[in-house]
Amino acid sequence: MESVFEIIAEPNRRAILSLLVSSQQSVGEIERQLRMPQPTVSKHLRVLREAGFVESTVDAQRRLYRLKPEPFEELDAWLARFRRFWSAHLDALERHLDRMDQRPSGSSARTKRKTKEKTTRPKPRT
Amino acid sequence: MESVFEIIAEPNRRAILSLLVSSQQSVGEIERQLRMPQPTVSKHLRVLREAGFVESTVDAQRRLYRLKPEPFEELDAWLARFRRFWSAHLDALERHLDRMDQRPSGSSARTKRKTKEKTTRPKPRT
DNA sequence: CTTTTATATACCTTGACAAGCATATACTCA
DNA sequence: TGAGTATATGCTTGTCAAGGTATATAAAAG
Repeated sequence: MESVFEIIAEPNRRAILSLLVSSQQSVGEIERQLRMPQPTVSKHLRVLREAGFVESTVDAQRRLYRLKPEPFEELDAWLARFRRFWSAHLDALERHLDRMDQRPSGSSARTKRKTKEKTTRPKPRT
Repeated sequence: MESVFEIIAEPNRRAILSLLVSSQQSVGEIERQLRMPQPTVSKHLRVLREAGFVESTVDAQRRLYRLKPEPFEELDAWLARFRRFWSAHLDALERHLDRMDQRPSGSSARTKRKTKEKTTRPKPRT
C-alpha cells in the first residue's frame, strides 16, 4: 500500500475523498452519508491519512477530516505524461504518424503479411 | 478489476504504460526493457487492453501495443474535482474559510474544549 | 463516577490477484 | 513439413488487503 495509486484504487476511499471535496467532515458524518460501518470508515481514513490524502483535527470527541493537496498533485504529475494522448489537438493523423515512427528498421519490406492489421477491441467497462 | 483506478494500481502496468508513451512496442520489446517474464507482460497487457488503456495490431507473429486515450481522460476527469485543492491560487486563507463553513450549526458555543485543535501528521511516503 | 457518544484498533476470515511455470496457439522460414 | 520465434493462456500458490465483529480509548454529560 505504498503508492497513491493503490490508495485510490479502493472505491470506498474514493467515495470518502469525494465527500470531503465539499467540506471537512467528521467520521460520523461520513459514516452516515456513505452508509458504511464506522470501523470501515475509520480504517479507510487511517490509510488516507497515512498516505497524506487527508488530515484531521480533534474537536472534542470528534475528528474532523479534510483533504490535503499533495497526493493529488502527485497523481496529476503522473497523468501529465499521458496528456499528449488526448489533448484534443492531437488528431488521428498525428497519432498515425506517431505509430509509424518506430517500426524496427530491419523489418522494412516485410512480406507476406497474411492478416491485415487488425485492432483488438477492449471489453466495454461499466 | 473494473475501474481504471485498479488497473493503474499495479506498478508493472504503470511501467508498461510509461514505456508506451514514447512509441508503440511489441511484447518482446516490453519484456526486454522491463526485464519481466513474457507471460507476466502478456497478462498485464491483456488487463490493459480489456480496460481500454492500450490496443494492439498484429504484425506477423508480433503484436504491437500502443496507448489509447479514453481511460486517461476518465482519470483526468476524476482528478479534476480535486484540482481546486492545489491550484495554487487557493491559498491558506481560502482553505481556512472552507474549513469553517460546515460546522454543524447546533454545536455552536461548544464549551470546555480541552485539546487545542491538533493536526495529525501523515507518515511520509517513499 | 457512571453512562453515553465518538472514534480507533485487534483479530479473524475470505477473496482477489499477481507470479511462476508449463503449455498451447500462431506465424515464419528453410 | 518441421523447426524456430512470438505471444497467449491455464493452473497452482502465496500474499495482502478489505470486511465483520468485538473491544479499547477518550471525551462529554448527567
